[in-house]
Amino acid sequence: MLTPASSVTKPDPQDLLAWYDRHRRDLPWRAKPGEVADPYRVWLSEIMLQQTTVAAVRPYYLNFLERFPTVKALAEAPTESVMQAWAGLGYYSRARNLHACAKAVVETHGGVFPATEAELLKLPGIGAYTAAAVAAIAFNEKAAAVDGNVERVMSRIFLVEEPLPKAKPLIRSLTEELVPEDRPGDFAQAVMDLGATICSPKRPACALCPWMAPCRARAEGLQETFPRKQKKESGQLRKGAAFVVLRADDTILLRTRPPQGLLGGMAEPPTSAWEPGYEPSRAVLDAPIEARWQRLPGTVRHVFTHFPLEMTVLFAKVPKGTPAPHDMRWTPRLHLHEEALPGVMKKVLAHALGELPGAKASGKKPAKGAAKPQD
DNA sequence: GACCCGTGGTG
DNA sequence: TCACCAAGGGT
Repeated sequence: MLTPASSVTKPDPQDLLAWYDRHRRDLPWRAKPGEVADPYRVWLSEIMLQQTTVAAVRPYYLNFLERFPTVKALAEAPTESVMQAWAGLGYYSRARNLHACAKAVVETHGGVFPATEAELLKLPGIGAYTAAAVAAIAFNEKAAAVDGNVERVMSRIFLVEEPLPKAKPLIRSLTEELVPEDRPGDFAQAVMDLGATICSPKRPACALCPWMAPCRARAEGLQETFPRKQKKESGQLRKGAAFVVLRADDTILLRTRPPQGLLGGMAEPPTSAWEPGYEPSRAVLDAPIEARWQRLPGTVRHVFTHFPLEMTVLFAKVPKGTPAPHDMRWTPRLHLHEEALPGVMKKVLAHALGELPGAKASGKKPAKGAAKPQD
């Protein structure tokens, strides 16, 4: 069953475009409203902008355009002059591919850029993102240009729990469904502007976002934790679900962890496995007992020595007389403080039940790791 | 799919 | 300080 925080509307591309029309950045390679985009300039800027900031690209782009005004001029230029003009921008294979691409456009396309995503993709230095971006921006093809900005925006809007890069196909399909028929190029640039100025990696300015209402990460207060990313480090974030069951006689379902290993011999409410790829949306499948499970807003976070943990908490009430599953037991709520509950499990129980009666052994601040529910 | 590629900005 | 990140692509 969905919590109220999960019930949000679908993002409307037109809301984003309306925002873009008012707040779009004025960039030298960007056609002004009403102007026709020059494929050469769009392509040149997209190559330069690969993994490179707008501020770094701007002077290089202007200099390039002056020295090589057309794709033909670029194709005919000596390699050394191209490399020289690129010097300082980094990723120098881009410059070689840029030159090779210009020659290919001149020699096999008559000096005219191919107008489709599929054809662009065949050219050197043009990958999935750049092909879609040029097709959309320069040729108004309904192509989904998915770059780091788009991945961040979409993963937040749709609360994509799957980590990158595995989530790329999902994010791509989510993006494709949003690309509007009328302004695919503006849509691509709008999402990127949004990602660059509002939906930033850290401290996103959600209050100013045209998609704040439909954003599921924002609704959960977790916008800064998306996109999830696959990290091979031992410190990789693990996720899981904890199940807090309150029986009608005011007892809580607990179990004791195995004597060896992490938190060995300690008490806990039943939990799922903890793993980087855990999907909280499927947590109910791991529930220890049949009940009407309620997914509580927010999460409980805890840092172990070798990995951080983020727990989703599910809560259920069951009738008096409900038996405890194998290897579990019912503990009176008022006796929880007598259990060997590790800190993370105290956080979980506090998240579901409020502050534990008598559970103030260490002078820790209450539920510090618990994300606050939204207003 | 992992790894490499460059430089500048950021909290 | 330093890890992370920026309109990715090629191998």
